[in-house]
This record gives sequence, C-alpha cells and structure tokens, in this order.
Amino acid sequence: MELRHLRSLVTLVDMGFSVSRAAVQLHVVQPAVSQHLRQLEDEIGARLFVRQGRRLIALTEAGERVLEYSRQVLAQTNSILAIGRDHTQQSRGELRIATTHTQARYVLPPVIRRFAEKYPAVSLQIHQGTPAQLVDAAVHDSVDFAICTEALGEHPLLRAIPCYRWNRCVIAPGGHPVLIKPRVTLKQLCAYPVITYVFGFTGRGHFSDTFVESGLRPDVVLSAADTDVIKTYVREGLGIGIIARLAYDAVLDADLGMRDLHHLFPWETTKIAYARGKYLRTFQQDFIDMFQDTIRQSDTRGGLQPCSEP
Amino acid sequence: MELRHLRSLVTLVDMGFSVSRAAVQLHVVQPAVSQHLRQLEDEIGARLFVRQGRRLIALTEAGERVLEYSRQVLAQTNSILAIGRDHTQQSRGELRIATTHTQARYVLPPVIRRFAEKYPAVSLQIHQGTPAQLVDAAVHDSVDFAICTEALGEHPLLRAIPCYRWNRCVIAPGGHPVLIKPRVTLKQLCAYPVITYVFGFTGRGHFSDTFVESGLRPDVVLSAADTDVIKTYVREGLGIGIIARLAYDAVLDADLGMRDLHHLFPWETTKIAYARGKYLRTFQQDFIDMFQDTIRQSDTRGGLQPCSEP
DNA sequence: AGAATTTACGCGGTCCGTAACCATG
DNA sequence: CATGGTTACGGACCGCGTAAATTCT
Repeated sequence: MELRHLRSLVTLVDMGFSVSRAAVQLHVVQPAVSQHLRQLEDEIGARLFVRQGRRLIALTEAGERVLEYSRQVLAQTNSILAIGRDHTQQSRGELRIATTHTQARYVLPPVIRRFAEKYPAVSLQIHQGTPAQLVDAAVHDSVDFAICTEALGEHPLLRAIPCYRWNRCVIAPGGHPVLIKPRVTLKQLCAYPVITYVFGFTGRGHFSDTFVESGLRPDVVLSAADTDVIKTYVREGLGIGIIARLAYDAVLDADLGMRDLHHLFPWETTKIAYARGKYLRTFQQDFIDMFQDTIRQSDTRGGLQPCSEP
Repeated sequence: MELRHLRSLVTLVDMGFSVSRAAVQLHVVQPAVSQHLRQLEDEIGARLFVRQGRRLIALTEAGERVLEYSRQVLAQTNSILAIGRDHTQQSRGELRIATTHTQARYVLPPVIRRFAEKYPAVSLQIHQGTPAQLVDAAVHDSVDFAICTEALGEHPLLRAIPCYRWNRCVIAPGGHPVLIKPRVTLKQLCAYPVITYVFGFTGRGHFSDTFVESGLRPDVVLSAADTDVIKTYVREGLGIGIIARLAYDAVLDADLGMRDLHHLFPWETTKIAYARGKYLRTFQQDFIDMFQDTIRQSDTRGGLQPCSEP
C-alpha cells in the first residue's frame, strides 16, 4: 500500500465516484486510478466499493472505514510538509479561513488587519459558507480554520477552541415602539413581524428553542443568512430585526435603534476549529492567539465576552 | 514523500540512529535508507537530523515533529490493513497485550480463558514490562493493549478505558500479631518491616503518599515488582506484605493471613489503553468487553469494583 | 585501521500512458 | 452510440543493490 492508493481512493469519493474525474484531478490517466483502486482492494482483501456493473457507486462499510483513515493519513502527510515550510519560511504561506458572513463582516476585520500587518507574506483566503459546509471544509483540510457558532465542537474529527460568547439584540427603525422600553420582553418581540437568521445559521437553533420554551411564537416574516440583508429589510420597514449584538454598528447603523437582548436568550459561543491532528504553522497558531487577544481588547463594546481556554 | 521515507525515519530512531541497523530491520541495504532520509530532508526542506560528521546523532526540533506525525501515519496505514483482515477473517489474527505481572497473573487468566474459547484462531501474546514500557509499547503500536494502573490515562496519544478499581491488603504468616485486629491501622503497619511493590509499579505512588500525609513512615525492607516475590519473602518471615487485594488467593495462600486495607488507602483504577486512532478489530473490541464483563461477574470476591464507562 | 556513511553506477521492477476492448444507459 | 471503465502492452523512470570512495573513531 502506498500513498497514491489512498490518494486515489479519497479523490474518487470527493469526485463523486467518477474514476475519470479523479484521474484528471490527480494529473494521471484513468487506467492508473483504476489500477490503484484495484490494488488497494486486493491488498486490503475486502470489497471497498459497491459496484453497478463496472461503475463504482458507493463505498461498502469497510470502504467507509478505510476512507476515514486514508483522509487522516493524507492530512498528516500534509502536516509533515507544513512543518518544513514552517521552519524554512517562517512567515510565508497561506491561511485559509472559512466562516459565516457575520464573522467575516463584523468580527474578523480587526483581527485580519493585525494579522496582515504582522505577516505580510501570508496570503489570506476568506471563504464563506453554511456552518455545515465550514465543518466539511475543515475536516477535509480544504481550509485551515472554520470559525462559527453552530455545528462545531461536537464533531469528533475537529478540535474546536471557544473564542468568545455573544448574544442578540433587536434593531428597528428609529422611533419604533419596541425601542421605547429599555428592557424588551419576549412578548413584545412577538408583537411585531421579525426578521432574523436562517435556520442552521448563527445561533438560530437556540433562538427558536427560547420561544418554544416560553410558549410564544414569533412572527418570522423573513429569514436571511446575512446580517446586512436583515438590516436592509428592517430599514424597509418590513419588521424588527433580531441579530447578533456584535453586528450592530453604532455609527453606520445610527438610523436604526437597538436594544440588547442578552437577558432573553442563552449566550452563544463562537469557536475556531481545525482538523484534529493538523499541524499548525506558527503563523496559524498566532492567528488563533491574535483572534482571542483582539476580542479581549475590544472589551464589551460589541456586547461580546472573551472565553478563556477550556 | 512516500511511506518508505517515513518508515526509514521511524526505524532509524527506533534503532538508535544507526542507519545500518535500520536498513537490516527494513530488509533493504544501507544506502537505500540513507537515500530515504536525505530525500525526506530535501522534500521537507528543513534539517531533521543533528549530525556529527556523517553520523546521525539526534533529531532537530523539526525532526521530532515529523517523527511524531510519521508514527501516526504508519499506525494508521496499519489500521487500514487491519480493517481488511477484520472483514475477511473475522476471528483470525493476533492480540498483543502488555501488562504488569500482577494483572497477568491474577486478573487476566479468566478473561483469557473466555477469549481463547471464543476466538481459538487468534494467537495471544502477553508481554510484561514496567508501566512506562507498557505505555511506550502501546503508543508505538508494538502491542495492541496496555493494561495497568499507573501512567496511563494522562498520555495524549493513548485512549484509556477504566476497567475496575482495587485496593490493598496486608498479608503475614499465620498468627502474626498484625492479623489479630480485624481493622488494621496505618500505625500498626509501621510497627513491622514491610514488603511491597517497587516504585513506579502497581499503585506504589498513592501508597507512599498516604503515609507521607499521615506523617508516618513505613519500614519498607524490600520492594519487588511482582506479587509472588513479595509473598515468598513474607513466607520467609522477612516482614508483612502489602499487596493488591486481588492478588491474595484464599486457597493457595491459605498459610498466609490477610486483612483488607481499603479503609486506609485510596482506590486505584486499572485501565486498558490503546493508541488513539487505532482501528480495533472486532475481536479486539470484544476483548475489552469481555474484560469488563468478567470483572463484573467475578463480583467483589477479590475486593475489586467494576467501573462503568466514563 | 576499521566501522559507518556517502557517492557512483547499472539492473530490474513497476508505474504510467497509449490503445484497444467491453458494458451500460 | 456515446460515456465511462477495464484489459493489454510497451517504454521510461526510479528505487534498490553492488561496489568503491570518504570520513571519523
């Protein structure tokens, strides 16, 4: 068994069980990949693939197991090479971050600024996606870090580091009746049409749970993945917005009124996660440190609380 | 980078930095290994070895990192092959256990009997060693399981499963004054010369701590790694023995008196550990289950308590 | 001087690419 | 009949083994 066999297996699966596409991806011809897969099955001595005629359709249970280990092996060989790059070109390389819109837009900018200043030779990539996609990308090591609130932390193949806790606020056009009382109640929120995040995003789970427990039902007229979209519709007068407190900008959103809601909802914990066993280059480790440190310095202006290490 | 490079690196280290011995171990000629190491260094692009002239002396820091990942990669490729064997020859293979003398002699026999009955085609190996050696063997995957009380559980590369808790007893030749009172005190134990386990073995750490805390100092005239040796010297009249309660056999040791001491010392937890990420074949998983189950059935006869899963 | 490692070189295996062949929708 | 996968075969590459050169104990 050689690494190329494992590479062929993993690429085959990632390419949706198309041998030809895997071959293209691997820069070899198709019969080569066929041979790898065949040899791998021979050496392991068990069927790995469910076949339909000559076509490969899916993995057997054994195949799933082998795939899992193969991914780990390949990730670790990458880590080995990363060690080298780390020692020779300390501060040269790339940092691939996958996160949600809210993080990318409201939390990361000051961190990124500091990082880019300290490591000008590191090329930065910020990918966006749904929490489920972020998890996937981190597991497959197609990004270095996934930063979000949902779906991390339970995954057995990820190491998740809690970074800060945040809560929600309500926003509404200036003069809106919900803004009168300094301390808003759940009942008051239910009196108006609500615009908030799409399910699966940014703490929407706990958000809904809170209403269910209280026996109240909010009138969610619109859901969006993205705080800026929510704000836009709130400005249009479509309803009141319930967003992450940290996404309210006192200057840019001066036309909107805001009331903190941390007394109504549970705190959410945003984490930074990476593939377990991944070798972190010094600048990657440093990014995590800078992230936590920046949060710590920005104090509670945005209503977020730093998390100490677990 | 190919697996052979990693194998050469790992073997080199295991052979004490002798390229020639590594070559023998790998069934290739020496220049081949030299080439692997050279190529590995080239590809990683960092010095991995500390050299003294042409001789390799030690690993650099980068080398240590690479070694760590290489070990994991190789362990996982082994896991992949194990998956195959598991699916084709369900109950054929080998089970390598490393443990201390006390476990091998007093706890494992009934487990082994059940296991051998159910899996006659699995060849069993029982290795013995100091707790530190057991940990090493498990980490390097040169055994499948390490079973002992000390040193496991904290190691980051091992997964340790608590199996049962035990405590100590005192043994002495029949009629010895320490046997008169049903409830022995620490002070009484200090009145006689004591024979017990060597430091680093079988709960000796907590044993000593207990005396230190009480301000008493036992008169340990002899330490042995092995309960049978202790018993022998107790029979010789050299002193009283403090051993694991489970190592006292009511029939074979009828000439020795015994008093339980669980009111004096903290309970010790014996664990079964294996390399994290290792693929457990079905019969290996079954061994753990049978181990725990056998303990559960043997009830408290030997003064040991089963542990539920953490 | 001898043990151990590196360098030099040639052979053999094997890995991949080309091309022809087969199955499936 | 086109798309996608397997079988067959040849050439190029390279990994290993032999043997000579080198260096440190």
